Amino acid sequence: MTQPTRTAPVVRQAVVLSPMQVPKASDVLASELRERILRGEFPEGSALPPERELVTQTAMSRTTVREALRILEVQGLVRIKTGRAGGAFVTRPGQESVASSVNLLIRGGHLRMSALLETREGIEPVCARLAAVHRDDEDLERLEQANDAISVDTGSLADFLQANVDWHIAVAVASHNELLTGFMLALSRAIYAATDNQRFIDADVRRTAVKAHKTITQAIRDRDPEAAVRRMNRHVHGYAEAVKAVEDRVEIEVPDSPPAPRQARRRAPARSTAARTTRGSGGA
Amino acid sequence: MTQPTRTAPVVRQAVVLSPMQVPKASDVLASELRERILRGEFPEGSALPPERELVTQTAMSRTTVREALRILEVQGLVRIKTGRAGGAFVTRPGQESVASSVNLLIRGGHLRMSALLETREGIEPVCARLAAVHRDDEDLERLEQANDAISVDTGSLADFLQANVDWHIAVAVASHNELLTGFMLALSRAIYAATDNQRFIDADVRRTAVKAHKTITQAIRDRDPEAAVRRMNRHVHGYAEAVKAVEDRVEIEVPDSPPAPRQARRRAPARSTAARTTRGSGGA
DNA sequence: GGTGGCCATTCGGTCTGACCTTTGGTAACT
DNA sequence: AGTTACCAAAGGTCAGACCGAATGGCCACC
Repeated sequence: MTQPTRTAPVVRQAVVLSPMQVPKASDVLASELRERILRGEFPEGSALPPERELVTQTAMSRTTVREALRILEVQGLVRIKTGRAGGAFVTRPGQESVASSVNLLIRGGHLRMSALLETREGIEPVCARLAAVHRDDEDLERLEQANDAISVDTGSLADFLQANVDWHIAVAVASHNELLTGFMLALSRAIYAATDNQRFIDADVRRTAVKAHKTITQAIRDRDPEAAVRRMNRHVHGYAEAVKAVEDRVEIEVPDSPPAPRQARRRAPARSTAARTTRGSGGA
Repeated sequence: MTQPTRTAPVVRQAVVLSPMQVPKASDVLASELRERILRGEFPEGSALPPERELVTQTAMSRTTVREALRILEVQGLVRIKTGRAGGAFVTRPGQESVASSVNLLIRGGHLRMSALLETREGIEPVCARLAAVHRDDEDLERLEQANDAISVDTGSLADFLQANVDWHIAVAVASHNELLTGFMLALSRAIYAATDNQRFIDADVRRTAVKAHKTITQAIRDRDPEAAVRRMNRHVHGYAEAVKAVEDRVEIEVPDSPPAPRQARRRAPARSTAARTTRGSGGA
């Protein structure tokens, strides 16, 4: 029995309530639209109702509606065009959106270079295997074209690295697996960005890379998955080892400079991968 | 010489200008803030200036500022809290953001189940290898706990699948590689969601899975990468084969229905993974 | 001496209504 | 027939107001 005293200590029934969250209006609308889009209710390329129309339909303010559309845009579900006949056009989220989020994870997480390389060592052989299985003639052409570009001895370091990335991405594309492609896209770019100032890329390294690429391409052409895996494994592993060796040396040379200049240099090559993150059309 | 006729045809100097894009104000601000955050200018957990302050600093309208903050929120770079001491707090984009974008790619891209399985077949062995190398005692405990949960014969199908996913995710976590973990997170959930109504999961299948998990866990415990890879490979491959066999049968049973119901099946289980995509806290 | 109630303050969230810019179409003009 | 000018539709931006939620301080009441 509870104590029969006056002002009995209130026996609080432990009403277990989880924190509870009140979703924002724009989130609600965004979720609703997202579900409908994913459900295929709007065919790809079709336009959502104009903002002002959504306002009347949803009884929300234009601010809210716009915010919702903005969310969907960032998630890569719609592309917004201005002008007459503009509006929010449904679009399939592609590799780019995966790539950009992986990119954020890499850059924001302060991931060690070794983690990147380790991941690539794991994934790229898989890409090579699938490429050997699924490749078509177009893929082959891309591979050869990229490797031709690498072979040019006269190119600058940036050119070499770019062509190198292109080849690796071509392998991923040849796998005909969008998930892996998106992943490799971000990974390659990140490794590229982190490597561009390493001096260890000399003519010798280039030749080795070109040769490795050739044999891997050949395996892919021959539809020989096992060979592709094996060779890619060796190639990527060798690269990782080389980088690791240099990293150790560099770690000692460069004390610790303030972060700012490191960033400034990074956007040098061509398109800054970061600014274009929410917009469409990347580079593959 | 140009023709000296009256009303001489104006020789338009071909001023070659590339298309040029006018970025939106909010995008500019978002990019600026994003770069600063990624550069580590704001330590994690610290708060950005309040909206109204940003308004005065940037000479933009509050609408614009809010849109920019919203973009960063969707990208997982800040978390916005309401109330007095509220504001935009810097946060590291984690696996969740990768998982959610992969999730969108999967659901929006109408990926075939086979592509998912193929990807998993490729990646999960890699996770197993890394797990065998990097695991710590905590990881082991998670693995065993998850597999214990699976072993309970009395559990419902949903329970089994959930515990199954938990185990697989535990392997990814044990790899101590955030990239792979995020990737597998999305992948596992997607496969889970696509599998939940398959009838081929009987007691026999369960026992097989539990046994496989046990041997793999053992390899990880023993820090034996090769064994881990081999066993995981077999396990995942077997699973894929089983699913494929069932899929083929199902494919025949269900003639070819319009895309809508096929999607509807996918969202059956419990929490709709999509609605929670922008908010925090998933399920791992 | 806490406990609870009650502001005031400082945030983000939403709404309103206006105006600007871009873009496509179309009619007038040469 | 080709240009040009203009209009309409749609997104982009802005200013200002008000609402609601969290916090911190203060004070009365057990």
